[in-house]
Amino acid sequence: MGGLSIGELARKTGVNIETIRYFEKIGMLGAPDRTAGGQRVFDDGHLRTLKFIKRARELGFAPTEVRTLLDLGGPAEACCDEVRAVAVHHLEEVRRKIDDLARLERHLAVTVEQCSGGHVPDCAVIDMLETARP
Amino acid sequence: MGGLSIGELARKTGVNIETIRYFEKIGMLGAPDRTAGGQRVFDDGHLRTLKFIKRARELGFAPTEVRTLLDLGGPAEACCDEVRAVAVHHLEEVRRKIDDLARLERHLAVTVEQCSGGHVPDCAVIDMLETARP
DNA sequence: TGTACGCCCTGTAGTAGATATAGGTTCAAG
DNA sequence: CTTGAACCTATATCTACTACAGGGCGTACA
Repeated sequence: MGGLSIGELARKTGVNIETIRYFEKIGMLGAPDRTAGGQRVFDDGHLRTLKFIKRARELGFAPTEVRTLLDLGGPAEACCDEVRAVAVHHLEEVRRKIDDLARLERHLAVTVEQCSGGHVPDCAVIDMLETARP
Repeated sequence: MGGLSIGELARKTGVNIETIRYFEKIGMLGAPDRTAGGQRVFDDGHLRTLKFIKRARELGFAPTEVRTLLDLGGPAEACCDEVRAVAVHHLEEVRRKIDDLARLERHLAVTVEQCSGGHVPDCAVIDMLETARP
């Protein structure tokens, strides 16, 4: 019971079949059993792990971070400070990225505002792009 | 006067030598003159364009957007509505990205807060990662 | 039992956007 | 005229996948 073909696993997780085989190849997902004919048979553990990987990627965790989380026990084991540390580190990066984008947003908004006319020889956007950062 | 070797151009722009050759190969940067021996000789136009490319990439413009900006005249020509349109589109994407990241930031922050202890069997971070998005 | 058809298999190649390497040539200083 | 840094081309590598090609497996139906 509970045996899943690669296609069923793909449908249940929304992960591409090719990507599942890729995850297995790079060791992100454990090698499943095989039928006598050589076809993969996945179990619930694979399903959980694959959902975990997908969710973590959606939340912006880098592939290396996902791997770290999986190595720390992944969806099967208990929480620990290390898992939290990865999440905190990720959170810090997200905040840094937000700050960067906010600065860029203001810069772009002001620039576009200035260049709101038609065909002016002096273009604020081009100026912005030509001005090297100090 | 003003002839630059690829190494000088790299030093002046901070762009990798290999990357400069790559930009030339994909048509992002025009093919420069050559010495009798076949070595590249760049001029001020190349310098301007390369700085422009670098700056635009730093500001988060995608390679295709940079190419569009260059096709619209790049650093040599006058501004026009099209340049502004590219910038506005980019601005919208930046804003969307900021919103996404802000949501993620709150989610992560709350989760990490809940999982602030030691080795608890129920981990908020793991829970978050295991909970599929509706 | 046969056969038809969808699903699955491996292996290779491709993508973007660079970066790195190998093996050979050119330039400029001494 | 020699030395050595900088340069040349072409090919390979990287990440994180995706997309074939050419064949094998499994099951439903007659």
